[in-house]
Amino acid sequence: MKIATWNVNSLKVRLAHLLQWLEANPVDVLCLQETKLTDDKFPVSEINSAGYQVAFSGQKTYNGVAILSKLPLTDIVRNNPLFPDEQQRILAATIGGVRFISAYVPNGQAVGTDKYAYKLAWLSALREWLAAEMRVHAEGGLAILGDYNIAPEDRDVHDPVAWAGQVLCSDLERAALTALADLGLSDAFRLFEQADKSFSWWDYRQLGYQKNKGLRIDHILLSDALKKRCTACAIDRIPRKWEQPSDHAPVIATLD
DNA sequence: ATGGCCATAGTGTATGGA
Repeated sequence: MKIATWNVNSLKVRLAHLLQWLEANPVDVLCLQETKLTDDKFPVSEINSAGYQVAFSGQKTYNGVAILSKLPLTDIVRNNPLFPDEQQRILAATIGGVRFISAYVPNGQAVGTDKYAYKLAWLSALREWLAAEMRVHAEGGLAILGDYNIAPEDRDVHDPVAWAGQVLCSDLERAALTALADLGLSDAFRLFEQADKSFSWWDYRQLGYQKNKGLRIDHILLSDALKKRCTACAIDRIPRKWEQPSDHAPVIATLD
């Protein structure tokens, strides 16, 4: 089976891209972030027509997550039960015996701001919740896919000197991501040989994509049961070249 | 050249993103 994650930066604007991408990449499960739609405006019929069932949790203007699946989604949970939050950034569902979580980690804005503190608190609560979820779903496996807004290492940053200590790259954020990994979650992308300067996001400004000035901040984390089944992971840069693209590219993992 | 882009709300221009 193939599973994927994509921050679409407005599903309203990107619906045509999503449908075009699914046609070329008929993945079994796709987690979306930044849908930026209230639930009453979610394009259910268009997605159903493409052959997918869908669960979603949205809000006006900001955030919003969804999970598309060819198989039924059960036990749907919105948000982290340990972290009451008006911002819609977490959606979980069980599909074919596997627990999937679509996650949109807060951006953090800048180190030292309130938003940065919120990001760290959010990640700490995520870890607490995941520790329990992984025990419950140890056998079938758990995959948490999304926009983590953290570049794990300097090799995930186009200019590590310029980004040193900045939000998305700071030590505390990286430590929070490592703490998730320490629960027994593996970065699918790094299970395999990858090209240097592989990124999943590029700034709209300064010809960021054309100059490959990017960051790798979108990740697929797999529990051990799924890590054993994972045979490939790649970033698909193709839709970043389309007209009026999302600033993020999809990440796809293949499971036996 | 220290800012350039894009989406949203909403109709000016501010906020947020990363």
